[in-house]
Amino acid sequence: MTPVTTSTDTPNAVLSIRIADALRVAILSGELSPGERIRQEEIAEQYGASRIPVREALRILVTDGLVNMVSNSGAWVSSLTQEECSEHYQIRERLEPLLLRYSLPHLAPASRERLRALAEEMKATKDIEVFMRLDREFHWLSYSGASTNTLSDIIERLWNTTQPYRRVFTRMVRVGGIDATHLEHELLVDAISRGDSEDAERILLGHIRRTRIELDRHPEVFTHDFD
Amino acid sequence: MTPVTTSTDTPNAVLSIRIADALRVAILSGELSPGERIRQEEIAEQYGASRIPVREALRILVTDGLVNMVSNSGAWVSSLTQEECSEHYQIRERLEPLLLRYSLPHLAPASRERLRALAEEMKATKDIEVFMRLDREFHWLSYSGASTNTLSDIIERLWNTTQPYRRVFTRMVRVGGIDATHLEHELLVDAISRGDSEDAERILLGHIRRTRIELDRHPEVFTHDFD
DNA sequence: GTAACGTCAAATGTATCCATTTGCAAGGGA
DNA sequence: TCCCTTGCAAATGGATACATTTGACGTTAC
Repeated sequence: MTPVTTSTDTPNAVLSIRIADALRVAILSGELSPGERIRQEEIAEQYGASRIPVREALRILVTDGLVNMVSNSGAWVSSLTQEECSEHYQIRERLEPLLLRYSLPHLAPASRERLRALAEEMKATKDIEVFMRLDREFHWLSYSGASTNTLSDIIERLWNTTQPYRRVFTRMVRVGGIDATHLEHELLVDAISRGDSEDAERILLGHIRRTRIELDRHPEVFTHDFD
Repeated sequence: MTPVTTSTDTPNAVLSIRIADALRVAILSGELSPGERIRQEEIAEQYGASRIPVREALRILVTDGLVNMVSNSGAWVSSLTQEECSEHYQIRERLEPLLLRYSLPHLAPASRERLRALAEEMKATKDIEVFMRLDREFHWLSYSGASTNTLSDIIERLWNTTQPYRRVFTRMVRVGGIDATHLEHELLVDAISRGDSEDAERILLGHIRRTRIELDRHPEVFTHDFD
């Protein structure tokens, strides 16, 4: 998303990018919660830097959709209303099948095998954080054949902004009862293995749509008090 | 897109936002061309400011998709390859019908009348800049009933990043021969007037798709030398 | 003649200091 | 008691000055 550098380890990148990466991890891991205020001075002190690179970092995160900034007021971790979250999912319903279509013809056999393995691992685990990490790896591996820029970026933003709510949802609602998800993953792996774009697109759309509809039925996810 | 302030006139907004607005206008009007380098110092001098707000402005424009920045190297007006442009249009094909669906139920009768008038004006004009302005007003008016945030922002970005190429395309290829466009606009106005979401979605998809396919057949648009 | 190295200039990145804005709280008046 | 006004403190916005990086040009060695 950001230039050259990967987000996991950026030992000697430009300071503003390193700070952005660290904050991104903090937000996605749940360490920083939606709606939480981010004070420039505080972050600057925390990383032993001045406020300038912190401000740049915050603007980078605005680009990622993870932070909101208001002039002369401050910055907050992005938060979504239930309606906005539903909107994000509807966008994903329309875009992710397209990304999968771009990717599918270029997926190596090894990737298809790995997809099957990931689906199995997800069935096995009980740990929510592990599940979320595997789920993310699964879907992004299925998209890894695509050489798109904009499309991948948009979808990554949507994954990121909805992640805190997906976490709460999984924790509160789905505890133990995610059978349909596993079935859909299996169907997806099959369609991908067969190279059947059309079928894969349809399954993926349904997969996302079902989650959206389930989320629509649980407003408590959005009134949940993070911390 | 940016907080509170509108982009057309922001007399007393924060400096970085004013600079961003000015640069955005310069890019969209064609004054700055894709691939053109943007030097911080130059812009700073031009607006009588220091480089700090210029950098913030550039980051805002990165969010808008209008500028690319590379660490320790510089900033350039975004440019698209033919493949990327096609990608942007494919995203629009999937998303704009959704936005129209959000908007349609809340469009006032006055807006529907105005849409019809705009379609007529477009048929009448020969001036490309006028046509582009009317076309933009037309489509965005059709979306004005939607109270979405993310979806509108994504689509606006896609309109913005493709605008330079749309301009060249209209100038080089479509001179005089845009009958199908006018017919589709009329069909769209009709479907909207009837409140027929499904039909409107289908027409809009075809409208965008046809332009994409036509663009795909004209690589010279992307080798065109801007200046 | 070519390739590799070193130096230098131009542009970006960062820190420090000061200006401006905002929001809250205390005080006074109706 | 409520509301409006005023003033102060905290946080953000911006300017100047300095550090760092990059790429290009010229030199030198092979």
